[in-house]
Amino acid sequence: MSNSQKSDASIINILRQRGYKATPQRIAICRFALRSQDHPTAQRIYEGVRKVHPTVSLATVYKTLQILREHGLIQELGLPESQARFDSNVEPHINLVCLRCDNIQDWNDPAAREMVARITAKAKFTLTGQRLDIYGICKTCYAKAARNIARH
Amino acid sequence: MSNSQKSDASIINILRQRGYKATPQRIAICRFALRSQDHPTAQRIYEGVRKVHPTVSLATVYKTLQILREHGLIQELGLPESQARFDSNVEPHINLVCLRCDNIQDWNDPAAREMVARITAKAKFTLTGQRLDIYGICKTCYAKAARNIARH
DNA sequence: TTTGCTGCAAAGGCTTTGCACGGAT
DNA sequence: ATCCGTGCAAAGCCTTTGCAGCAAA
Repeated sequence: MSNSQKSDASIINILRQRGYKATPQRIAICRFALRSQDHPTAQRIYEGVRKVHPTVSLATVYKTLQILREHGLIQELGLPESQARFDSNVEPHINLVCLRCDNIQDWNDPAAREMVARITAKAKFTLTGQRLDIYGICKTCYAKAARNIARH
Repeated sequence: MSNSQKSDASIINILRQRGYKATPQRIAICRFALRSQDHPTAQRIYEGVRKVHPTVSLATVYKTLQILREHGLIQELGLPESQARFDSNVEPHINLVCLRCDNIQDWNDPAAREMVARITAKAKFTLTGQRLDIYGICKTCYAKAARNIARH
């Protein structure tokens, strides 16, 4: 089951199986973090969860994200001059990071997984995770910029 | 010319061509950052440069690293729960990041460049850079751990 | 009932900024 | 001579930590 499809029941199981109490705050934070497709920041997760739990604190958000990260359920993506973003897709995939609009689009390509497997085997490297980012300008932003240039 | 082979003269040219003054501090910082193969932190660059320029400040190191980054001469690698590290190799390559010893080994593989080119073309994404990290335990650390287990 | 979690506030750590002096051009 | 850069200190920002009250098991 991919993270984005996890039900509340399975979220509760994930927490309890690992010895954590399934509090309403944690469930809400996990729900938001695991189901997000848009690689939110901790701040955005906090704002989203606060709509359901108005008294939740940013500290609890960070603590819960750390649990998810330590158990390999999310990945933290640190980017220069911006807050860390959290990716609920921990399978090998490419992040297309637009430097203009800050969107991060997942791109699945079997070659990515094959390349990672081949290189780790050759380097005798014990794989625990990977992060494959491509930086640049996305199709939409590029088209917008082209229109602006044409207009002037 | 790869960054690691840049002479002092070419470092001075790089700075002047971009409108920056070639001060001794900047030259020393660029030299250290561009020639390092081991992905140092800002702190380690500071310590290295201080051996030559004892009065250099960490602020100047950060300011110079920002110049190099803005001009695409180095890449900043943000990693969870650790300081940012700076990579003087901005060509498409794989970073083998050992979570045990914190070493980062560059791995060149033509498939990496091909994959990046193919995906950006298909996604109509205007490429400016990439970052391909593989996380895990390096050969050396794995062997060490295996020896320790065998001994007990 | 016990244990661990929450929320607040404060601390922490890395990085950036403001400013006056000094050096590069 | 001008202007930019340096170094210091202070501020900023994101993230983590300590702790007392409280909720989950």
